[in-house]
Amino acid sequence: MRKRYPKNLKKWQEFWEKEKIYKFDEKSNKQIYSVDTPPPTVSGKMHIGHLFSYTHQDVIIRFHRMKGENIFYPFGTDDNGLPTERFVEKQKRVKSARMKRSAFVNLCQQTVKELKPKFIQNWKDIGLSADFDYSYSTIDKHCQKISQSMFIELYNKKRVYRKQAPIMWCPTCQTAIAQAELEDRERESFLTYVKVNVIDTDTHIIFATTRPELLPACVGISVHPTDKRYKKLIGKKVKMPITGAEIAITADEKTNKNYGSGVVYYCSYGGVECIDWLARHPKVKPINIMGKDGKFNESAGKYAGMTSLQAREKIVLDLIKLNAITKQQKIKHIVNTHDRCGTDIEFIATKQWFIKYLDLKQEFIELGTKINWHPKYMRIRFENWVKGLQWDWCISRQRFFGVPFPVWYCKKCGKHKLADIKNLPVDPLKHKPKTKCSCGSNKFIPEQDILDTWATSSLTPQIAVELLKNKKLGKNIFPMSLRPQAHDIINTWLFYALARGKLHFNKIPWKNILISGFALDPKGEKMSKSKGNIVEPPKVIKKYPVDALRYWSAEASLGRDLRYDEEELKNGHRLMTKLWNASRFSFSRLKNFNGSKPDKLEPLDKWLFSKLQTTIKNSTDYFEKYEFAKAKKEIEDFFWKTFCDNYLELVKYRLYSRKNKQAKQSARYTLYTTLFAILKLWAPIIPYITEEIYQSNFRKLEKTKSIHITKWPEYNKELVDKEIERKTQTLIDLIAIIRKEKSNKGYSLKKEIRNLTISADKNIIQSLTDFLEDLKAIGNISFIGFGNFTLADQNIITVNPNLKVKIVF
RNA sequence: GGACGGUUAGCUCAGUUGGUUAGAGCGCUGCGUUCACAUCGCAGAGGCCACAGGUUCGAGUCCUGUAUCGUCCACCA
Repeated sequence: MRKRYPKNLKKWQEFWEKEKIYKFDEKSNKQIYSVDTPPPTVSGKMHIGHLFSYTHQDVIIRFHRMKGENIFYPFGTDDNGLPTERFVEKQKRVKSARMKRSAFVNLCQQTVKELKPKFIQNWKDIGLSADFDYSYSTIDKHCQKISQSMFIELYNKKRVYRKQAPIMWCPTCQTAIAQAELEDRERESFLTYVKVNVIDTDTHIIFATTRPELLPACVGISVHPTDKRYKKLIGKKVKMPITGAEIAITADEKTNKNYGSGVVYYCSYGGVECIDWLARHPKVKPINIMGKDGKFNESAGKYAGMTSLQAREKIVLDLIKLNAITKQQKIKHIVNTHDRCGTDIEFIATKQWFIKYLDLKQEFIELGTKINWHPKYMRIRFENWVKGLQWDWCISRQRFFGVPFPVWYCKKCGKHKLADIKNLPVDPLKHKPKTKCSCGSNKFIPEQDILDTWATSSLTPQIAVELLKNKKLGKNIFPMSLRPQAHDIINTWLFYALARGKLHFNKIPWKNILISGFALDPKGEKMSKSKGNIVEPPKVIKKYPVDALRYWSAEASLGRDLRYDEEELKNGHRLMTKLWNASRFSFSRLKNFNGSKPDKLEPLDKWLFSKLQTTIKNSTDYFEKYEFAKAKKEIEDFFWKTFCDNYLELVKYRLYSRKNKQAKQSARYTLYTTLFAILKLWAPIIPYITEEIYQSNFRKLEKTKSIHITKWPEYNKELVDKEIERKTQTLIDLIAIIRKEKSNKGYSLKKEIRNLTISADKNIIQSLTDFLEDLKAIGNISFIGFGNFTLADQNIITVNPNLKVKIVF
């Protein structure tokens, strides 16, 4: 009777949870393998990319668990800061700016709470073998406490500072952002050429700009010192149209003679280059015309209240009226936008908190070399990023739902007042400092800003370790064994965490980094909401088993992107069916098997054991090197080709036989042992079906509760028998020839061969004598003879130079 | 402009340190099975290994350059 394997998603999940199969044992002495699991953001849905990269880590972790290591695999969620706020605003159709802060924060908390159980269930469904008893949320008290105390530590180390400075600002989100949050976008724009008169001369000068609206903030004009066109004008002043401001023409080597007109005008905070220019011209006082809301302020004169775009239009018109525009050239250029909302960033001067780390760039790079990167080349991406850093890390955000700064400011003297570590976590908006300011005052102004989410999530190694009840153990766990993540957050999560490791402990946070690629759509394009090509695993799981999805995920080489096409899931599905059926067949021939070893193994059984050892060795080595895709291929080849196509077919007659008890016993033992090993090898990749097969067949004899905590198959060198492998290969070659001959003649593979004559050299005949019974059975051969052929003989088939056969049907 | 990675069969991908006729799965074409296999097995067709040079007795594999795709970074106002 045909039978399909059962899909028992819930059943096994509940079993694993109830039996605590993935429990971390704080009391054990076993070697610990610890994982700094990426906390997914609770805003939004799980997508196929999550499944992809989380499967990678889970496969590796399941392997280590079966090797007998004590797995510390906590699970956290990231649920605060801008992404969460934006999600809540959208979901609940509110605007944080129009609400009372406390009401909005409550709404965020409530929304996250509602959403979380279902969200986490998605991760359980994909078979993640994390220990959910060790859970955290980046907004919970535990994380707040760590985040705040680490902030205080850096403050005391003089690694954080607060400063009025031009900072990248998102007018939409109305908050400061960090370099890592920038995203490039291409924009079509105009390069506007503006003519201005040079005072005390009858000449003029033309500068080119993409941002004419910043004219009211213009503080300088530069040309290259060697530019012949303008050399004589250096030191003179120009009179700006509209504002009438008098601006000096300066020489600046950074000016490119060949771009535009070779003249640049600098407007306070128009962009990075303006800030650089200001830094080189310290005597020049910037004019800040951009307000926090992205609109011009009073300093912009009659353009106050306008956005950049509105002002641009207006100013260009005004300049045209004054006949000050000589031409407008259409160009495409790249602008920096905020990665969360796509708004063009602005620079404004505000007070922000920074972590000082630019001086440590070289140290970060060195620290990076102490970690094992899988794949290796991903380290270079990290280095590139570090080398390109040009700002200290701005960690304050003018948002609402997040970890507060544990800071107040003295009303009287303005000094910073930090919370006492033992009182953490604190919310300065709700709590007051326990002691007076050093100036004697007890009146304080609370810090309103919240910490950048990365400032907290960069501490996940500490957050995870401090979940342990046994505090001593924590020291052994840090640095953690593994940081798994995708390549898109090397610049953020990975870099920041490594930076924190340096700043706080002068240590690497993890020994290994596993970088996954992306799941792309069938066309090879990145999945995104705007393209509408996002795939949600919960929906796919309704159609295909989770194991098929995991099987697909494990196909990807380290760090490589993989196209997702639902068609590809059929491969995994097929494998599962095959595994299920091979097991079903095996156990139909293993009734009353009691595990006893035969006195001696038949040659074919020795061969299978020998081949199995190679598979175990290779796949184990690959898993050790985090190369799960190669391990998978190794296992699959052995299972499908060696075990199913060859061994099972060859052993059937022995399993059915009633005559030779010894040979049958050898077959039964080999079948049981090998299939069990195969199942274990597959377990990290396809945990559901392997558990199903284990429980319904092996559990009777094996004591272990779950296949996922059985012992990983061990390579046994003594079972390797190259001689028998060589001999058996001859048999397999011969069988292939027989099958081919039958196929060519259009016969059934079961067609009887009346006489098979073999002509071969002595060694080969020797090899084959061990397998004559096997050969007869699989080829349905009545008689096998040996002899030499003469030239007169017909229908001679050459298997290889040393082996020829003649088949008579 | 810089860095990294890719470019191998119609499709998705393997190809270890350079070594004989380049592999798998899907798809396609035959044939055979339906008493493990809502299938499976066997056989077959299909590749100038992106392109051009070079090193070598020998290059998909190493070097140089070009093209192209992807990602990240930097950009000129």
